[in-house]
This record gives sequence, structure tokens and C-alpha cells, in this order.
Amino acid sequence: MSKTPTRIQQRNRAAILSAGLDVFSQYGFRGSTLDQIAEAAGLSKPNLLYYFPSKEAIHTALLERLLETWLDPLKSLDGDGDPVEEIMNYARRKLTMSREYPRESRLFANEILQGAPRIAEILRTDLKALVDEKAQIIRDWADAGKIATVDPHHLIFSIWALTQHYADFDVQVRAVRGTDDPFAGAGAFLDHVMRSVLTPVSGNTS
Amino acid sequence: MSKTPTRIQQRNRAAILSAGLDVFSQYGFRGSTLDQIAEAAGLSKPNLLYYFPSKEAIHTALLERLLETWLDPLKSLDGDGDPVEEIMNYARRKLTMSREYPRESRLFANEILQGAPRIAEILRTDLKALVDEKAQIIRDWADAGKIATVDPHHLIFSIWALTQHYADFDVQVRAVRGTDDPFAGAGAFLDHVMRSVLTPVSGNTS
DNA sequence: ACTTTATTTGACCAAGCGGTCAAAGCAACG
DNA sequence: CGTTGCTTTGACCGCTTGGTCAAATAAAGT
Repeated sequence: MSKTPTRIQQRNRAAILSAGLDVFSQYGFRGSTLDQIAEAAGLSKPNLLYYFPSKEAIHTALLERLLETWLDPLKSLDGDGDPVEEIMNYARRKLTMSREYPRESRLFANEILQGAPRIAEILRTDLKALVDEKAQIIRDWADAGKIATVDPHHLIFSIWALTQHYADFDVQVRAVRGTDDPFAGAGAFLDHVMRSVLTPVSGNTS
Repeated sequence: MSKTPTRIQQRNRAAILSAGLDVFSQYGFRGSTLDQIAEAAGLSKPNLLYYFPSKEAIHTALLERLLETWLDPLKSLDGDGDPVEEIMNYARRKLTMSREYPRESRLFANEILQGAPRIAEILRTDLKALVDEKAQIIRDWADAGKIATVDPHHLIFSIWALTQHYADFDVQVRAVRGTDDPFAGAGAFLDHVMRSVLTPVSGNTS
């Protein structure tokens, strides 16, 4: 039944997904139209619907493809590695992903902003489980005095916020800095933040 | 000509703006419909258009009202105050704003995500000028050794990212934490981050 | 060449969109 | 009470939307 897709199918499906990513990541699901996507993909609207049964199907395909790779960096966080290096490496990988896949970042941001109607379940199950697992590792490190005492969940949130901000708020960052590359200097700053936050204080803070 | 608005006008305009905030902040401009806003405001669509000439006008009114208060905390950052306290106070105020006005935060996020078509000019002029001014203050503090050496722009971005994240990604934060209040613990964590990042290192970090 | 299958499209549809308008309802005030 | 101006609405309009379909076209296999 499901044979290997022809070259034309591969090319057109890829073109549609890329075009859908462009459009959905900018306007959100409801704000995007099939005509926009079709034009961006260089296809007619009926032809587009020959490859995907509906607007929803394109969006779903994109979200699924996204979630596959999106959680990878966190999955790699290793409880047996060096605490500070593991966390900083996670932050760096997350920043790299934001730089290399800004459209995916904005697609995700749009979906969450709109109440995550299509992935709420995944967030509550898969994502929560993953984060809880890694949060426990971080908590153990903190308890062992290997890093500063920080709330693991908030630490993870802060990494998400600090890295995705450059992709999601790209326009603002560029407008304020006047730079072409919104990520310029972000890596060094993120390193400084993470190292400061994670370094245990010698004395006692109040 | 422009007399004092009647009580009905005040009530209905307020209801429309609140409804518009609800809808626009969730679906973005293009994804929102007049019918949605009208229903949320408890008015008929023609009646809504009796108070605002167009969908665009509602959106613009909301953005203007937003920008008025949005930049206030940064404006208050005082170059003559205590460096660490000034910056931490700014971060705290920003977090409070995100907690008290999450819809406004999401409205802004939506606008930026969609390329800021309606406020790009303001970002490039007013916001840039304000940020540049405050960045210089921070740079002076750093040069004087009163705070750690940090890129002022990235420091400001980090405060925006860390505070707005809880409002904009509310659904995700709640899903992962399982808590009702997405801001629980955020204040303490933000304090820790800011204090760590701003405290000058005694040794030299190559 | 011919048949089979995959691909593409123009024409079309019902529903939803932002917005208009004339008329009806309503409040205030003399 | 009557009239004047504010408020509300049902009906409507032209356009866009997501999606369908039958027919045309292009590949591929024989």
C-alpha cells in the first residue's frame, strides 16, 4: 500500500512543508491561508491539497517533525557528566538550535501562545516526564553541592527563554541593536549567565 | 466636538478593548475575527463597529495603550541609584508586569512574532533610543567595576526573556510544572540569576 | 505505441470574513 | 409628551477562506 514516494512527491511534500513553516511560523495557524502556502511552495492550491488532505494536516506534520528534534538536546543531558559542563552544553545546543532553526522556534512559540491546542497533551505527558527526569538530576547535583542551589524547573525555563528569545523576538532584537545578526554576542553572554548562576557561592546568601 | 463620552460609551469601549485583548493576544491580528471580539464583548458586530471604525482600529488602540505602560519600568532605571539594586528592581518590576498583564505580554509577543508590522518603526526609534540610553548607564557601571562585565544589551534582553516567558509560555510552564500559578518561585529564581550575573568576579575569567 | 498511473489545474462551492446601511429602539431633556 | 440625538440591530454586500471535483496533462511501465 504505502509504496516509496516518487521523486516528485518527495520534492513537493518538502516544498509544502518548508512553505508551511514559513507561513505558519509568521502568522500562526488561524492567520495563515492555504493560498499563501501554495504560492510560497510554487504550487496551485488544489495541487497542494493533493499532497496534504488539509491545512491542519500540514500544520500537524510540521509540529510532529519539530517535536522530534526539539527535545533532543535536553534528552542528551547526562547525569553522569560534569554538572556545570552538562548544563552549559545543553544551553549552548539550545542556542544553536534557535539560530539554525528560527522558523521552527517561532512555529512552536506561536502554538504555545495560542494555547497549544494541538500539543497540550504532549506537553503534559512526554515533555513533563522528560523535564521532571532531568530536573531530578539537576536537583541531585545541587544537593551534592556540585552546582548552586537553584530550582531545576526554573533553570530549564531560563535556558528556554534565553535561547528562544533571539529567534522569537528576532525583529525586536534587530531593531534595538541595529545589527544584522541578532545572535551576535549571545553565546558569550549565555555562557556568562549560566556559569554565574551555577557556580556555588562560597559564603551563605542571607 | 469631542465631548466627554457617555457612561455607555465608556463601558462599551472598555468592554471592546478587553475583549480585543483577549482575542488578539491569543490568535494574533490575522487569526482574530470581529465576531469573536463582538461575542466576547457581549455586543453585536455592527454595534462593535459603531465604537471602533475597524478591526485595525481596535488593535492599534490596544498596542498604543500597551506601549505606554510597557516601557515605564525601563525608563525608571536610574543611573544615580545603586547599580545592582537598580537592575534587580527593574527585573522585578518587569516580572510583576508579566504576572499582572499576561494578555498584554502575549499581545506584544504576537505582534513581534508576526514581524511587528505595526510597531517596527517605534522599535527602531523610541525603543532603541531608550535601550541605548540605559545600556550606556549599565556599561558605565561595569566599567567602574560596580557590576560584572556584561554586554548591556544582552542583559536587558535576558530580563525581557526571563520575565515575559512566564506569561507568553504560560501553557507550557503550567503543563510542565503541573502548578496552577506559573509564576510560583519565579521571583526568587530571577533574583538569584540577576544577583549572580551582576556580581563582579574577584578573580579573572580569562 | 499504448495503457496505466501519478500529477496538475480551472471552475466551482458553502461558509466565514470585514464592513455598510437604513431603520428601529432608546434615553435625555425641554 | 414630543423631539432630538445616542445606541442597537437585521439584512445585506463583495471578498476570501478551506476544500471539492471532473477533466486535462504528464510520467512510467509494457
